[in-house]
Amino acid sequence: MTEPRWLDEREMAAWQSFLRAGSRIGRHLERQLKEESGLSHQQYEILVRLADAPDGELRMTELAAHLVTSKSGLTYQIGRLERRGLVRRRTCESDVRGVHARLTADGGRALRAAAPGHVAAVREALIDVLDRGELDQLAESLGRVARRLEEGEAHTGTDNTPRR
Amino acid sequence: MTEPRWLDEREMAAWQSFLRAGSRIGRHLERQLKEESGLSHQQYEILVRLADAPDGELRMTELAAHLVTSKSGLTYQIGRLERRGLVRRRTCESDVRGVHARLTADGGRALRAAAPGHVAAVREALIDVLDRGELDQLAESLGRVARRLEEGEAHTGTDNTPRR
DNA sequence: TCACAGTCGTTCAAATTCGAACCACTCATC
DNA sequence: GATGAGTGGTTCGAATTTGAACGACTGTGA
Repeated sequence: MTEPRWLDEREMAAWQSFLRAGSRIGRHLERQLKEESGLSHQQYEILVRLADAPDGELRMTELAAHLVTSKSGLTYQIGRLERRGLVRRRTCESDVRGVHARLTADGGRALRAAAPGHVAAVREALIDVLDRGELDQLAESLGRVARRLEEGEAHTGTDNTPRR
Repeated sequence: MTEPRWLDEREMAAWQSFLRAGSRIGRHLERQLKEESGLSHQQYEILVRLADAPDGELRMTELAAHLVTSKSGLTYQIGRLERRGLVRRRTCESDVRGVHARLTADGGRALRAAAPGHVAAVREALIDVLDRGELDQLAESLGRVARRLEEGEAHTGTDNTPRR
């Protein structure tokens, strides 16, 4: 194997900033949500996806594709949310294997209650720290990064791989 | 409470890209490291910090400040690495409470063995997807974001708060 | 219509993570 | 030098995460 192309100083700076920002923001949001709404960020995202879904419900697999969990992780979290009455499970009529998850009225309320604080935290941590141009640039750059990886995930053996 | 300032479309795009890129890259690296080197990203970072340390060793607290774990998480991972002989612990002579962590020869070898593949993965996932200008912009923007949050963490009750 | 490869979601055990409680110690003050 | 607030790291239990294995089912092609 030939000598690898190490990161030069500027590349390293970008990488480190990305890493640090990612983890700090993650912590920031996690704490805020847990404290003010008793939800994990993971759970909040699930509720959002369900609320945004066209029919108000989603198949487990679709849900997992949007989120960052493994299939089993999703099962766990949905179970948790169901126990709290925020989400309900329903077997899919066209495919008995399938399961629809749907927001309950309580779930909707919980989401509406949590949203303002969460958005404020996102603003505080990221959005309001950057100007318009920086935001657009970020969306453009990281959007490309995310898209590439999502495509590439199709053929790996990971548990919850979308495999579209 | 007044109506919160929701995110407009462009802000949302930036936020979503950031989230997705972060988690996808995390998974990407985690998998690559685990497969090719048997290390978690967390562990890899620990080894890097120790290797870069001026005296080849660091206090647990210093280490925790750089990384993203809680104090207890660090104790756990260092224990793990120690069991594998990659790291050694030594009580600090100036302060009996303190503990120095230091890379062993094996640890150095493990790091050198893991580094090329890891760097390649970072390039593939992030660095080589962006051009020079984008990289600099990213470093600038997210650097600011990270710095702000790190400052703000000083007075929160989190476990491993750096508290400098 | 009969395999049969692939899909869906769950279950399982193992690994990791976190915060709170804790113990031993240090340091500034009295 | 005693005292008390604060630090540094570990330990503990609970929550979460993951991949592998599983059981049930689907859809396709012979």
